[in-house]
Amino acid sequence: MKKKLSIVDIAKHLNISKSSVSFILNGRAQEKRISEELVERVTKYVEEVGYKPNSFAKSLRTGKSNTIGLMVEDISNPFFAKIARLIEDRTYQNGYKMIYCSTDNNTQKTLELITMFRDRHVDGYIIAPPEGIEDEINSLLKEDLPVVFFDRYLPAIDTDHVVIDNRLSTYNATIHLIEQGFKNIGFVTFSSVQLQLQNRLQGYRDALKEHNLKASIKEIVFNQNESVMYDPIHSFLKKQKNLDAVLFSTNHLGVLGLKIINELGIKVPSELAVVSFDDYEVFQLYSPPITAVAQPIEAIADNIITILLNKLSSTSKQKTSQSVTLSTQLMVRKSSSKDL
Amino acid sequence: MKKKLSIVDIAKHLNISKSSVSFILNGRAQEKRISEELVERVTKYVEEVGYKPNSFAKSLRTGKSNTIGLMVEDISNPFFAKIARLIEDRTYQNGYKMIYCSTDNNTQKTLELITMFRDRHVDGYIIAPPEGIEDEINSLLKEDLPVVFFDRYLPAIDTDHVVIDNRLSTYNATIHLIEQGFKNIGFVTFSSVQLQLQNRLQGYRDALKEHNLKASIKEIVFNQNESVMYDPIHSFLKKQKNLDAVLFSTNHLGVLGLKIINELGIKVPSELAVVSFDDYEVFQLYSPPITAVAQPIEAIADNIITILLNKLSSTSKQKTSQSVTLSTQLMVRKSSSKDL
DNA sequence: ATGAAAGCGCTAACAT
DNA sequence: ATGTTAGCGCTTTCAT
Repeated sequence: MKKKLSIVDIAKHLNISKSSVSFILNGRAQEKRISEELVERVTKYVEEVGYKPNSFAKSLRTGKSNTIGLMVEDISNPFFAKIARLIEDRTYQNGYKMIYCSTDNNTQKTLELITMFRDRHVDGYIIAPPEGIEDEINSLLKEDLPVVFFDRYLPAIDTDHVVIDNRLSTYNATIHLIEQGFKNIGFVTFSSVQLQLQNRLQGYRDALKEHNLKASIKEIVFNQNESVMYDPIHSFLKKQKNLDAVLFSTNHLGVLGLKIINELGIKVPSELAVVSFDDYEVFQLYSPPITAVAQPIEAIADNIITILLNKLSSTSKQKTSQSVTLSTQLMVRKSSSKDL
Repeated sequence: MKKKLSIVDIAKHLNISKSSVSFILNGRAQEKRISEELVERVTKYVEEVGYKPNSFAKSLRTGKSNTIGLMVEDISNPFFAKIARLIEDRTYQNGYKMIYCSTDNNTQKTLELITMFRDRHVDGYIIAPPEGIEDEINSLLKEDLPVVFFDRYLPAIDTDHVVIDNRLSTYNATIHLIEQGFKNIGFVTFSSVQLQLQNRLQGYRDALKEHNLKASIKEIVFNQNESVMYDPIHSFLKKQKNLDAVLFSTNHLGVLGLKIINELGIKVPSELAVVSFDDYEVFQLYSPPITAVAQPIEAIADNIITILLNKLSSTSKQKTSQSVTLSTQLMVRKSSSKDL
């Protein structure tokens, strides 16, 4: 097994100093006016022996890790999994590596994870933030570490974020149901102060108010254990509730809701029209196919990574933070049609 | 902004040497017979000022990164996303961080990613291997870097792996269809030499042979772009094919197949019985619910991480490699029932 | 244009 | 039982 070579080995072999090698390797040859010929010799030899700089030594010296930290709510949730995949591709393309984790929307866990990321000297953060991490984020920002929020943001913090227009999304979805002739539209959401959920709730409320309809809201307390959330949704959806339509505020709730609807034998849409947030294979394949609010996943990922890479590379610390709000598309399918 | 403290700062402040601090911090106080009292003082002060060792310096010195590299086929595939999630939890619990990537089953990409992981001095590898990476893996093993394969393995390489009994799984699924009275059972799979797919094909073949039935196999060339794979499946499933049942060899193909079945308006199971590999919400919620081979995801993740952590911690390099083969469960649902 | 040398923060062999 | 010290491999300032 051949010993791993260091920069000094290659310098020795070529009878030059290691700083020259370092400069050449870091593309500062021209700046340092190193001869073409030397550059050539070095790059060729480096290539030949397959020398790779030791990333720890480099990081120790520079303080940069070339790593981006991604914190999603749950990597096994298809929405976040897709985002992660897209970000991953762009990240690696740009020479960064990624470390990621699932926060479970748990503040304490998230704080610990941020600490861990910080210990690892992550260069940039992409976070779908839970509540209560404002102080920690501020302390990151104070150290000029770029942070990009997505899916939601923390109003108290002025940093870049990429979100969708949640209020408008549920507003449109609700209006759609109203236009289809539904009158008793229920809304199932998680009880949470998270902005994206609050806004989704607001959109629903606004639409009903405009049409003088009564809101019927069920807030579910999130629980890792799905079966715990089963009963409240179950009782909310039971026929005696007089609902003729229901809107689920997340894909997770939508899927859970469909399971329950299946079990209760509720006919969709004749007995209950259904609209869910987040488009997703289950919704397309369900019978009847489920109307859903489709988030522009590629655009979200693109914006996130563009903003972050930009911040990472910009030598001039531009202080203005960007907030991108993308619009969604309501995928109208049979589950919300009165005609059926 | 307070300057980040180093071990020497804390040693100075306490008027002791940094090696004592180092030993105490690394739990070698007892071994070094450092006084209880000093240990107490140091830990207390470290706690107080929130000192965190610099991970790069540590890694540079020790050569260990405390990182596990996970390479899945595609993190946005629900099977891999779930595995990743479970591994993530266990990994962080044990003080490791994780870096991960999607290989797309692309040999070239995987080789590059392994190189990248190696540059980052990843301590252990968890890989769902594509073909053609034998040399690279061998070179990892030669350096005593632990590698655990899952989902499949490379026959030429003797290393730990956690897989399921693929042959038996499809064998059982096929027998189930035969017992239900289906005679013309099709099999849709990817054209690949990957072991898990080959074994799934074999299980199907074995079952048919036992019952003197004719095999009807469609091998799809994998393509990132789903629409390209659409036509071949489409034409295979068209009614004139005389199939009365079909078995899909992966969840990806199963979902794709259902989309096409929907479009063609094929009645399940009266016109075509359906069984898919991998259990998955879509299959449970489809009308009728789809019979599927359920992989024991928790057990898979548990075995992987247990084996890896064990290798990572065992000072005595135990050379014997473990191969774990787990069994699956056929979730029988209406899509494969002749009675309906 | 190139080289010498300091030092990033840590561990561990060695000395006391 | 505790302290001294030599690197780990790299970047970068300063000298030439």
